Amino acid sequence: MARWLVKSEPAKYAFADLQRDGTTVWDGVRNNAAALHLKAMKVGDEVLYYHSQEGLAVVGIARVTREAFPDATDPAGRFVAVELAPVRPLKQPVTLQAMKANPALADLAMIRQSRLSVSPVRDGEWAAILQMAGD
DNA sequence: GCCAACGTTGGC
DNA sequence: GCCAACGTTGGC
Repeated sequence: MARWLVKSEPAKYAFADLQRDGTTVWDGVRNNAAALHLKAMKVGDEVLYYHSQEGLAVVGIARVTREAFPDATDPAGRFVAVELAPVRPLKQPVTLQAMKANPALADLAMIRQSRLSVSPVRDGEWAAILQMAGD
């Protein structure tokens, strides 16, 4: 099972919104590298949910409930979307600052390429982040 | 609000 | 097909 990290601006769609909605279509990704990651997602894959712009922290865990399908919001039909459902919030948010300070996360894709909105998380990185969250 | 990173567009 | 200009994202 693969693991991922997605970013969302909480003012637009926060983890609490996902909890309220039960599932959401993760569309609007218009970046090829991010789209490749979306296409690689499988049902059951786990996803860290990161708040960008405000909060600047991983706040919860979500799960892939539907694999890549055409993004209805893309008129050109080139990009894909997936469907996500909430799993649980982290006990404590893990801030970007804390992640940057952890040598175990030096290679984390979202740190190395900060603008990537969907990125892979390795097993060791996943474990490190959950440990920091007290989970 | 600024700026760095980086992807995309368009002229040549 | 190159590359400069431009737009967007996201941290600070």
